[in-house]
Amino acid sequence: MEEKKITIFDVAAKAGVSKGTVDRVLHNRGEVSRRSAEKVRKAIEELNYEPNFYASLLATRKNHVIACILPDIVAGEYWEKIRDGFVAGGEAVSNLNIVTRIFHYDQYDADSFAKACAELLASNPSGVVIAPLFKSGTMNLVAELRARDIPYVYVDTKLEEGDYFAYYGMPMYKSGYLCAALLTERCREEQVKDIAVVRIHRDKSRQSDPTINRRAGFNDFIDENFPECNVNNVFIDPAHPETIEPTLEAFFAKGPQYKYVVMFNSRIHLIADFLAKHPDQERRVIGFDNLDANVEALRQGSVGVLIAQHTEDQSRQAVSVLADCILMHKVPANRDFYMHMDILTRLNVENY
Amino acid sequence: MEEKKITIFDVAAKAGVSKGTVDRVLHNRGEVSRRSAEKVRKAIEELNYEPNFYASLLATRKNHVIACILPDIVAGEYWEKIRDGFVAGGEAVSNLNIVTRIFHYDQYDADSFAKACAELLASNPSGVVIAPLFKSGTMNLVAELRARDIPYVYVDTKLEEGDYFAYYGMPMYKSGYLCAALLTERCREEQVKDIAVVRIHRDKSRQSDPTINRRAGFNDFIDENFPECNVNNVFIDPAHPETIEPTLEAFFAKGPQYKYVVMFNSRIHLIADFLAKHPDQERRVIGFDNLDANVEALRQGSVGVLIAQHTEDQSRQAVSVLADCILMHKVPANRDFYMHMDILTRLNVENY
DNA sequence: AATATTTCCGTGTACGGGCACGGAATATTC
DNA sequence: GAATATTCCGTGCCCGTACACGGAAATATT
Repeated sequence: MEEKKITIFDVAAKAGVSKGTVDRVLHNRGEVSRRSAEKVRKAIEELNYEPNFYASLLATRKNHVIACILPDIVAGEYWEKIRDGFVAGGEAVSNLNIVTRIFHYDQYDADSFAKACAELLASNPSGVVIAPLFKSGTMNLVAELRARDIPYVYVDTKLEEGDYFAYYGMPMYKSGYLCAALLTERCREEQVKDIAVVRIHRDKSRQSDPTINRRAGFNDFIDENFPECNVNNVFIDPAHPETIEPTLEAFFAKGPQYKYVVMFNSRIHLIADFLAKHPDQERRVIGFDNLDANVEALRQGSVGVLIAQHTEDQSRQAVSVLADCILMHKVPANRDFYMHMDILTRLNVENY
Repeated sequence: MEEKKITIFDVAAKAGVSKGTVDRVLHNRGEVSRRSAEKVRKAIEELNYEPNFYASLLATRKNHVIACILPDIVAGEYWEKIRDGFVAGGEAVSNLNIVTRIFHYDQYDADSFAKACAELLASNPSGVVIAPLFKSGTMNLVAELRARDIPYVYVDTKLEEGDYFAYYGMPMYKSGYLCAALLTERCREEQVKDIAVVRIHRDKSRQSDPTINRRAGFNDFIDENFPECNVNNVFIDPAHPETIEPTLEAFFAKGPQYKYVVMFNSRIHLIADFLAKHPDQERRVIGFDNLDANVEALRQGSVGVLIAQHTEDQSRQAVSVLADCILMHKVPANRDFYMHMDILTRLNVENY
C-alpha cells in the first residue's frame, strides 16, 4: 500500500549514473552511450519506475498541441456535438500543459480539406483527431502524420488502414438493424407492407453516403423478417428548404398509407413539421441522433424514437486517449471504440 | 492566452508578507493576524490567484481518504456495480494523493451498519460516499460527518435532509412510469387486462422497500392509461431459491394468462429460467438493471427489455466530485444527479 | 604530440507550493 | 521591569522532474 515511490534518483543510483542521464534516456534526448542507456533501461525496468506525473508537469514548460480537423459547424447539427466534445475534452486536459486547436473545412470542398490539413500540420501537433469525409485527402494527411510519428484518432468514420491510434464511432450496420427492429417491433408480418425512407438528395460524384451501412443493416432486417415489405425512398434537398414540404406532400399523397417512416441521418427534424401537420396515431417514426431539434420533435410526438449516442463522447474520449498517449505513453487495450446505441423516447429523453 | 501564472510569491509580495503567511491563510492554518490575513485575501482576490494544482500535489505528503460505505457484495448483483464504480473512481484519482477505502455492512443488520460507520469514521476520511439502507443509522452517520465538516455524497438513495454534498441515483418514479409505458406500448386499452408483478418477499419490520416509488410510477401510468387493468403481485423469496419455481408455477397456473410480467428490482434474472421453460411469443417481460445475469436473460429472449443505467457511474462520479471538492474546493452546480434511463434490448445491449 | 571535435554525462537551478522550525514582536505574569 | 508565555510570521528545505550548462573523456585532426 504505502510503497516508497521510486524517483529518478533511485534509478540513477541503481544504474550508476546521474539523474541527468536517466532523464535523457527517458525522453530519448540522445547524448547517452549505448552502455549507459542499457543500464538505465534495465534499472527502470527492475525498479518499476514511473515518473511522477505532476513533477513532470511542474517542471516542463512546453505546451503540447492536440489538433482536430472537422467540417464547418452548423448550429444544432451533428458536427457541433463533435466539436463540443472536443472542446470539453480540451478543457479537461488544459491543466496538463495541453492546448487544443480546431481546423475546419467545407465538407463539399476537397481543396478546403487539403488547406485545413496544411494548417493543422503547421500547428505542429502532438496528436490529431480526424473526422474524415474525403478519403484521398485523409490518406495524404495520415501519411504525413505517420511520417512524423504523430498519433491520430478517427471519430465518426474511420479509414480502413492499419495505423490509426484509435477510432470512436457508432456501429452503423447494427444501428440500421436496430432501427428496423424497433420500427416493426411487436408487429406481425402482414402488418408491415410499406416503409417510407426519407433521404437526402446529394451529388454522388462528390461524396459517398455516410449512412450506407446503416441502410444495409436496415434492409437486411426487413428482408429477413418482412420479405414482402416495400421500402420506398423519397429524396429531399436541405439546400432548398422550401421544396421539402411539397416533395413530401407529393410522395405521401400518391403512395400507400405509410405507417413507418425512417431517416438514416441525423436530420429527422427536417420532416418533423410535415409529420406534425399530418398526424397519425398509428404511425411509427424513427430517426437518429439527439440533436436539439430532433429531441424537440420527440417531445412533441412527431417522432417516436431516436436512436442516439453520446456523440460528444467520441471526440471527448479521443482527446483523452491522445493526452494519455502523449503524456504517459499509454496505449488503449483495443483501439476501436463503438458507442452504445441509446433508444430515446419521449419518456426517457430527459436526463440524456 | 499566455498569461503569466500568478504564484504564491506574487501574492506575498503584493500583500507585503512572506509566502509562509500566504500559505497559512490559504489553508486556514491560523497563526495569522487579522490584519495580515485581510491583506492576503485582498491580494489573492485582486491578482485572481489560484494555486498551482500540481505543485501542491507534489509538495504535499498527506494522503486524503475517500471512504465508501455500502452493503456486502454478492457477485453479479447490484451493489457490485456500485463497488466497481467506486474502485474505478478511486483509480482515477489515485495519482492525486487520494486513497479510497470501502466499508461493508450487512444489509439485514442495523448493528453491522453502525459498526461499519464507526470504522469509517476512524479512517478519518476527507469525503464519504454513502449507499444508505438504514435511515436512522444513516442519520447518525451524517450528523457526525456534518459535525466534522466532512462532505458526503449519497448514491442510489438519498435521505431527505439538507446537507449532503451531492446525490447520484435513478429517478425511481419515472423509471416505473417508463416501464409501464414500454410494457404496454403500441397496445390498445382492451388488450391489457392483467399484469404480473413479481416481488421480493421481505420482512417489512426491517427494511423499507427501495422500489416503492418505482411501483408508484408504474401504477400511475397503468391507472391513467389502462384503468381496467389488474395488477397482480406474486412474492418470491430469494433466501429460499428452491421455492421460487413452485411459487411462480402456482401463480401463473391459476391466474389468467399473463402477457405482461414485470419486476421492479434488479432481480429479473431470478425468474428467467422459469420464463424460459414456459415460452410465450406474445409475452412482454421487463426488468431493471444490466446485471450480467439479466443481460444473459435478455440475450436468451426470456426478458424483452431491461431499463438500465450506468450504475457504476453513480459511485465513480461520486468519487470524482468529492476529489474536486477536497482538492480544489469545487462545488457542483446542482447537487442532484439523475442517471439516464437506458432502454436495453437484445439488439442494443452489446456496447453498453 | 598537441590541438580540435565530438560524445557523453554530472551539476545546478527552476518549477510552485507545503510545512517545520525558530525568531521577533507583543501580551501576560509576578 | 524582568521573566515568561503567546501570537505572529519569515526562512529554508523538500517534493520529483526538465533542461541548460559546462566539464571530462574519447576520438579525430593536424
